[in-house]
Amino acid sequence: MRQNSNHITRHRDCADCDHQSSSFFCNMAREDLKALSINKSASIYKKGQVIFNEGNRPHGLYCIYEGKVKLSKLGDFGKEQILRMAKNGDILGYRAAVCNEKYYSTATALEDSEICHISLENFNKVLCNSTDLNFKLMKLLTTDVKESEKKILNISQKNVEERVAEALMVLYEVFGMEEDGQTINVTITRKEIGDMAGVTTESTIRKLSDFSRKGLIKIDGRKLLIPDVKKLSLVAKL
Amino acid sequence: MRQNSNHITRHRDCADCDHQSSSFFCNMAREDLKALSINKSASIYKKGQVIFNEGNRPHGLYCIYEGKVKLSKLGDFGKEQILRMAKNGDILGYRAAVCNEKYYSTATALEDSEICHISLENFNKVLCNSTDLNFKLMKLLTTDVKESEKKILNISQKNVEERVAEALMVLYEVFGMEEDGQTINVTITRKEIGDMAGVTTESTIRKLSDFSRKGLIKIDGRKLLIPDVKKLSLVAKL
DNA sequence: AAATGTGATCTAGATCACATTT
DNA sequence: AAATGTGATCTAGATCACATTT
Repeated sequence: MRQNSNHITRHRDCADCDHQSSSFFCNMAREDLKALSINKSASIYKKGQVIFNEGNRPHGLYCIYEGKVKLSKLGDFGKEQILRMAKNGDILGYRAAVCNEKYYSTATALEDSEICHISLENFNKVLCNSTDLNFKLMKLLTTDVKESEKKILNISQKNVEERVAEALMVLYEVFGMEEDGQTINVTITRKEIGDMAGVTTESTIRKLSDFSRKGLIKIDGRKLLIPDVKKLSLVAKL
Repeated sequence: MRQNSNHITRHRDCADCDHQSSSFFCNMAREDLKALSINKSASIYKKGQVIFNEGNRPHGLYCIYEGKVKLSKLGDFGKEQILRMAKNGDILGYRAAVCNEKYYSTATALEDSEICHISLENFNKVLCNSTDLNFKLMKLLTTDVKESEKKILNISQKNVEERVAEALMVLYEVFGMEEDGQTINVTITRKEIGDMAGVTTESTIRKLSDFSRKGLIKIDGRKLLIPDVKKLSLVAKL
């Protein structure tokens, strides 16, 4: 909404990035990282703010410095489907960047996030000269197809219970746990969990209460705890 | 099943391929096509025969010389989901080839098909030296993600009527029409149409009869005619 | 004000069980 | 024998309509 109000923080150099080890760009040649960082800017996006919108022309590639982002798509009338969750070091908008197509999904900050912006020109320049980056990207796309196809099977063949359990597992796998080792490290609404699983908010709420009653999860407002990950993964039929 | 009984027909050179213009490999440098063709073999797969199986290690990359293939995946218990349809000039198994992972889906011939086999070594050799092939592959993967994500939205948000109509539209778009301009150029069972749409065979049959009653399609055994493609696409909400 | 929660009701489409056709 | 077709029945989960909590 208020994209212009982003607070531009500072220049961040990929070559000196704290998240380098776990980032998409990890293990890349220092000169390539330097080249990517020319004209790079980092902006703060407030919780709920849109980073880019489905259907827009790409202005570049994004890399999450610190934060959490959901990638979603709107269906025929207004119903949201969450396609992917992204965290520190993940890149966003690469498909549009690679093929110079419009963004195919919408990226929204799930919490206040600092996100770097790499210009299309820089990215493509490095891409042309780096077999490594090429391969990394190919690998990432391959994983994306695999994940999407898995999701097709899940939504078409699993029931609501399994899908809600799986959504929780995905949150755990992407964002991990807090220090206590059992609180999923993200704050998310019931509607969003439903939007991940392709389930209505009401059914999601009922299923979560149900899981809580069965001791599969604990509910602490918008924080969800998984005392026994293995048990929940069995419910998800993973 | 009887993969060993394939009749190996002849050596086919990509550089002289009749389908070159419409193939994945179209417009590639002649020397790269020559390089791809070294040790290439073309085999006939009978209708129903499996070209490769989910979970197997890739032995190479396939390119359909002449024929029709479905790519599918089995769900938790035995229910098949068709992920993609492929025709002349389409390549198969490239994800496994690129990342050296196991095949993630199963490829089955929908009709007797002649399919070329390119060795992994040759493909990777050309891939390393051809920016063009690299880019083509990246583009293909991007399209795959886009299509898969569209399918997620469709299966999770559209009803059976819309999904069955869409499956017919996909068949039309991939395989085109016969000479009469209205018979979809493929022979396919009701179950397979259902497996494309994530719908039971019974519901698929009922929906097709329904479409036929409404004049949206004509049924001629296992051949389906679409008198007015536009009308059907409206039903599919495309 | 938006998110959560819960009861009541409805229905699309799955499931079951055969008969018929290819 | 496998694919198609059709009636009868069932039910998971959507939809609706509020009340309650954050």
